[in-house]
Amino acid sequence: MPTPARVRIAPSPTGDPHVGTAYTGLFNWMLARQTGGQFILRIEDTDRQRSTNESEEAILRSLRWLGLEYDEGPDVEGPYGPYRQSERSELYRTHVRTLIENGSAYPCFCTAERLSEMRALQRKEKRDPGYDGQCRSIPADEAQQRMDANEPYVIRLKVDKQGATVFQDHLRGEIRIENRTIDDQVLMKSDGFPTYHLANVVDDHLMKITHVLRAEEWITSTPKHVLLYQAFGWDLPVFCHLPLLRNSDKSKISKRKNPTSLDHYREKGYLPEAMLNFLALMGFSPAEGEGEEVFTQDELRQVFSLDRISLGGPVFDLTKLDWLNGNWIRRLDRDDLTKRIQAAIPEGPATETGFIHSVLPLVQERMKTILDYADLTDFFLAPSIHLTNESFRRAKLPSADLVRALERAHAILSEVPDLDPDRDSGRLREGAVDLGLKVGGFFMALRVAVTGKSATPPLIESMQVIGRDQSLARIQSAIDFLQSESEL
RNA sequence: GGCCCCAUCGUCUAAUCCGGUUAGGACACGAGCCUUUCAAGCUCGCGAUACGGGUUCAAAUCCCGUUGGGGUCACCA
Repeated sequence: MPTPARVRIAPSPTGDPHVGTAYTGLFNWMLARQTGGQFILRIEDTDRQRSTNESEEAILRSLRWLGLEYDEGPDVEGPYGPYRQSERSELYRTHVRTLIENGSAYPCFCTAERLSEMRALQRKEKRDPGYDGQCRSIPADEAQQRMDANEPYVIRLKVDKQGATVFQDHLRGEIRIENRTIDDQVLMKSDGFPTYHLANVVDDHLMKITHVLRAEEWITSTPKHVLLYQAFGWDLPVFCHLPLLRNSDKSKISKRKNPTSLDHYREKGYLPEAMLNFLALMGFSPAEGEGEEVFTQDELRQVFSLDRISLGGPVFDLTKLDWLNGNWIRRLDRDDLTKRIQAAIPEGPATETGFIHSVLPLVQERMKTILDYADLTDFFLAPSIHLTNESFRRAKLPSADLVRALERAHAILSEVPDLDPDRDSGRLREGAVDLGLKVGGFFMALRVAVTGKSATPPLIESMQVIGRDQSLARIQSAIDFLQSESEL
């Protein structure tokens, strides 16, 4: 049995709930559940300008929708709270004090103007960008005076530019970065809130996080985190950087080139099961498997392995999601699918439980998304069918034959008390042969007359739902339509 | 541009760590079967080791280089 992993995701609530959050969340969740550890949600809302409550709520809602249950979080009691960084300011303050006292950090009074001038100069002279360390040399007592005088300042990490910082990435092995390329990172902003780097390290330590599974974009800042762990004298967690989801042009997935909001997928009728399944297949492969790649959340939990993650950045291509979604819809039982349709589609005659139950056998295997239900079923309840000459074209029959076919179908179906697929398809077929018409064309004419479409679920079963009388009325309307058209 | 990461079918990937497979699967695509249409299902097909060196009896696999792609260089995360 593996040792239990305590893992976390740390989204910042600054926009729509992102597929990247779900992706990283899923991998963390799988590791926690598989090892019998804990999965924690921590809200990184230290950016006071951009963080919003709505965004945080949307993240919680999305995780719940996906079924990524967390053991500790802003709305789930836990022993290491609070789980919102904006509520942990005092912790960061005391920890940053420790760093100043042990010489690992220092106050910096440089203004934004000086910093931007410095960067402009560095760019011009083609030097490595980074803080030039001017405020390092301010004596402690002078610094204290200026802080006491309410002069704005930040706290920076004092990076020894000699040597290199080395760490192990679980998937990539040793990663080594020269210290001269590591900036004197701001740890605490002038508003008194910590930056990601400080808050992240302090919280991961305090919350006893064992594995840091996060996106690849964090690799280059990991040395700063390592330096912080060392400055505090803390043990390192396992670092494991996941590949980044990509647009089709291979760039980091973005809103401009892909729908990235989880809300979007929910609203478009995707199932959380399919989304999770799809995300899991991005970079992870369950086994040396054969056959279809459909996995339940529970199966994923069981087969997951940190060692079976591939490193190439996967293109977030929805084609497979569509297939998975259709597949997952087909697996749902009647009542489950009914509930999901009712949750996704505005209430109306088409979403009444009885009606859904009557049409599901006809449309379930044709749905790729929950929203498809509406298009697939609209003709059943339509008060009238809009017909055009064009719609009858696929019957490949001249107008006179169309009328003959429909009149014969009308006569046949008028004789039966109610519809029976086996019996009536035989009778209609005989009718077609009797008229000397191709069976396919005959049925297509009838299909278009009754549904207005050339692609529908099985015809007679559909007419059963519509009702014999209503079906006959539609056939009659079609005959009238064709006759009036031919007179023109 | 500096630094860091990555590189197998159109896409997601297996085989890579511990060299030996006709380089496998899934999705998409094409064909056929089923069939009154569309789906679903079944069968078959198309299709890849970026390039160049090296090591070796043998390289997708190990090493080096090249090329390509990506990330990162904020008082954002």
